Amino acid sequence: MTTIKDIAKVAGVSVTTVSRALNGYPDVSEKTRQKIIEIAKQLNYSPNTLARSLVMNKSKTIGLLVSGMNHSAIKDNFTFEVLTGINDYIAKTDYDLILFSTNSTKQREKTYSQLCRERRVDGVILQGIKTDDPYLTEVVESDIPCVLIDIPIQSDKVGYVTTDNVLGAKKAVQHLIELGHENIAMMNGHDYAFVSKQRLEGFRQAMEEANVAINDDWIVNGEFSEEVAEKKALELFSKHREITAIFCASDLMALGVVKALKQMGLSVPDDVSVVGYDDILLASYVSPSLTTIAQNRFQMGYEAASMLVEMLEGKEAKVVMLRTQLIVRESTKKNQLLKGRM
Amino acid sequence: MTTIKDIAKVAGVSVTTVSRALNGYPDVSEKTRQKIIEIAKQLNYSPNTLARSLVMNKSKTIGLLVSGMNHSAIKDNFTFEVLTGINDYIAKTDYDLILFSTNSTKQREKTYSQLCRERRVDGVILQGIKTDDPYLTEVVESDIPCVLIDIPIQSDKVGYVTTDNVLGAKKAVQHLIELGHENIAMMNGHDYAFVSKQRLEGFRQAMEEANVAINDDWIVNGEFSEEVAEKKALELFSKHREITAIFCASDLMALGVVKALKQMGLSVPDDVSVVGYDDILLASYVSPSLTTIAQNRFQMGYEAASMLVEMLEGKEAKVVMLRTQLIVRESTKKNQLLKGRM
DNA sequence: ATGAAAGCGCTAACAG
DNA sequence: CTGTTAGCGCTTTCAT
Repeated sequence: MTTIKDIAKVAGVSVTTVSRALNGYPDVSEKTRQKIIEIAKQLNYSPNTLARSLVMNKSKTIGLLVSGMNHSAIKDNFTFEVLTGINDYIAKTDYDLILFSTNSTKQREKTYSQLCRERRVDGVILQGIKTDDPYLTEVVESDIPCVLIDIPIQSDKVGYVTTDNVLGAKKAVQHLIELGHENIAMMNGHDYAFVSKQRLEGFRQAMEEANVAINDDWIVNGEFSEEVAEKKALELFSKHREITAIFCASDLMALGVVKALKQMGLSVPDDVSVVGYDDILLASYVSPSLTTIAQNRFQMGYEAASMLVEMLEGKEAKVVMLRTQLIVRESTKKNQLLKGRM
Repeated sequence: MTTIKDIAKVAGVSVTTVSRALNGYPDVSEKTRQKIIEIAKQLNYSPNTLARSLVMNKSKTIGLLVSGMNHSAIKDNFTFEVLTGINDYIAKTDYDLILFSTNSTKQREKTYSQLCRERRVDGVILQGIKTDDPYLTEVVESDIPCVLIDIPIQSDKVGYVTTDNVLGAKKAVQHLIELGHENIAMMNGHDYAFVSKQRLEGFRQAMEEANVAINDDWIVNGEFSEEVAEKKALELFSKHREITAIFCASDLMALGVVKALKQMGLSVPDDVSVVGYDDILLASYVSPSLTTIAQNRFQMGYEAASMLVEMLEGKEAKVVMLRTQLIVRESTKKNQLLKGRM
């Protein structure tokens, strides 16, 4: 493998000059530069980034720490879409992405900063980790520039990008209220997700502002899983037939809820209206198609990558909050019980 | 940042001893080892893999070169599922994945081996590149261990994993023939994909073996795109109403074909039977659900990663061919025109 | 405009 | 069992 030493030898100059010529420094005569470039090409030279990184103390790599790249995450390709956005931005820069292959067992062996320092990544993008993950405290304590996705934690070196989950959830619930629903349930994710807390907050705000009573028994956790949500919905609706609408913190769970309802012989949306969250691909294909809150996952990744690269160039960590959009489809309908009244 | 030098100083030994102790060499007394490990922990030491890679001349990283990580690839998350499989295997090893962020413009600037040598990757997994991609010839010429996905090219350092596309397509078409169809069309991908060639071959074999006439005008290319397939199907079926069945080289294209047929007022499967290929998530959710050939994309990634790591440990490059499975759903049905006869 | 020399953090003969 | 020495390929003072 060719090194600058080889080039130097052939060109009859020192390695210093080769290095400077190849890196475009001005203090080398145009003639020598051309000669060196020519020789480099002939010798099929590629710089060794490892050596360069070692001496420059920066690697031009960005670490990607995602939890949610597993077999079960395929239906809801949140992770992939974010990744696509990240990749799209990074492709325009001279950084490369290194995907930390950490499964949960491995994660416990190595700390966050160990992971990052070993590979000497310049910055990190974190996605999909839970609120109780020990990595989270490390992120803030460490001085490695980091951008979080959907995790509202900020510090000097840590920024984040998210959507307005409170407002998003609020829009969803307001939609149900406007349709005349008053007995509204919520299928939330789990207690270890920031988005769950925020979407619950949005649910509460919408209900309170409209003076609709909140029944805490009607708020259950579906673990962001289609199957769990189905089971929980079965329980919920068999106990409380009076519920006419339900807001789900993810489309996947909404799918589970619809399944449960169908099993019970209830019609969506005639008997129960269902709103999801995410606007996953399936949402528009299933029957009935899902009313939902859309968020642009591609953009989330893109913005995260963009912010991180800016931070690496000296800019401040910041917060980016993206818009959501209510998409009305077939799974919601006017409250049938109120038909006479309205 | 702590280095082995710091540890050596504190422990009162040489860096060599530290290196050996930390790397588990046997030729260091248990007492010194324990002391060194203890100090390393206290000093919060992480090894610098860059330095290690430089001297050892291997980086413990695997390059991932995928074309198809873009916004449009979200419906058909082939890429993501393969990636998940790769990640799943790699997570069990001490390798990390580096995602080469190359868009098509950037790709033309740097050659394949430049890309790999710069980052000094130990091996590469390649996915989704076309048959006419200049990278392909480079892969074979280069001596970097490489595993291809769905590209049947083999050499000393190059293996591949794929599914039996000929047989897969054959099964699909035989299914249609068994249902009594004789006027069978094919919506293929494009000429620059190996799988297209193979699936076409399977189509031909099934037809010939059953003595069903092949009409070359009924074989069209949909570019693996839902939209293009829809357009092409519109043309095809308006010219040739006699076609009663069509085999599509991807589910996405099958979706487009179904759309076209619906637009023309034709029913699937009553008027036309449609078979897809891939068994993407949507296949079972759309209406009518899609009869298709399933392939295990997760496993493809997993096997590819596994093969590459084995090669890096000295084993031979090989070929892995995975099974496919015919999944019969609602989009295919007995040929109605033959009802009287059969 | 160019070169000599030092050093990034680590491993690997070799010698003792 | 341990230390000395050299060197991986590159950048960067500091001279000249």
